[in-house]
Amino acid sequence: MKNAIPLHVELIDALIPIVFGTTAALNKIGAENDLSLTQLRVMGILRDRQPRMAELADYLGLKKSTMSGLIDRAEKKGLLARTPSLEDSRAIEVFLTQEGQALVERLHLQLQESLAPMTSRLNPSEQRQLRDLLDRMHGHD
Amino acid sequence: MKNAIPLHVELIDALIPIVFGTTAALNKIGAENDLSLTQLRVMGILRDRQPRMAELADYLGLKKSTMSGLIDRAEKKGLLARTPSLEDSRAIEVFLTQEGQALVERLHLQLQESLAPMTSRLNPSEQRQLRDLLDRMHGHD
DNA sequence: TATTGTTATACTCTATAACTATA
DNA sequence: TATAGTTATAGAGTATAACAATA
Repeated sequence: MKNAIPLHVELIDALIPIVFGTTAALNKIGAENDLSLTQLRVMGILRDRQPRMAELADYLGLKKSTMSGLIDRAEKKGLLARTPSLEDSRAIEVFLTQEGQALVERLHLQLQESLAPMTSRLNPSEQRQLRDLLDRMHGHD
Repeated sequence: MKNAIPLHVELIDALIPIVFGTTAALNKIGAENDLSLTQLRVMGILRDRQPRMAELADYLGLKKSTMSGLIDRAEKKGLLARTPSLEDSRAIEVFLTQEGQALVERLHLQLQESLAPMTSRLNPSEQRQLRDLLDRMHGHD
């Protein structure tokens, strides 16, 4: 008797543990730095951008009111700041402070170290293959 | 000049969007069924197991008190139930009700449909490759 | 009128601490 | 004494609804 599980389901079953494992690593790094997973993502987005509140909310799939709270708390910690938009007086732009920039670089290194036990199970050739397959699946055509 | 980004960092950069994309899909499915991501995971675990509260908490990386709340709310919805362990009078086992079993099957199908736009970007041969690489990276030796 | 952002409110998730019952 | 689970409490994340200011 042949395998009864469809291939795309096998793929999902292989993907899910990686997703939860990576999320756990991110949560751990967040916890070590007193940041939630969402705030970690905000820091990552602000690394090379200065978006408006509404843009941030859209990108993260959150409501504007939720963003206000998230940014309030990160601002109180001195990691980022608000500045009014020059183009639209209603809009507010968010950007990293120096302290925030320094932190986000450290977070990036921590993530690499944290995932190393996983990524290093593959040799360079396999890592290239996996990177390419993930890129293709993500669909940037 | 050669590429300055190390291979394992490129791999991580390819992995992160997949992780967040998959998590977003899971959150959406949860929201459509009035379940949080954590409760979705609980349902998945209970699909073929009847663990104790402490086992669930350990597996999910949560405190026992957090589990009590999660299980309380899911129990109120009729999705799962508690039963005392026969081996240890202190312990409580958790299992899906019929309604919970029916729901978890529907959730599984929803996940496949929800991720299909992503997985179907790869042909069967690539899907097999990706599944194998993910399995190897997850490290089940 | 529509959009940008904030505030008020309510619920869920999570951890810590204190507790009861059993091993 | 140690472990299993619950309860009380508090802080963070999230959504909805109502609001002020600007486009």
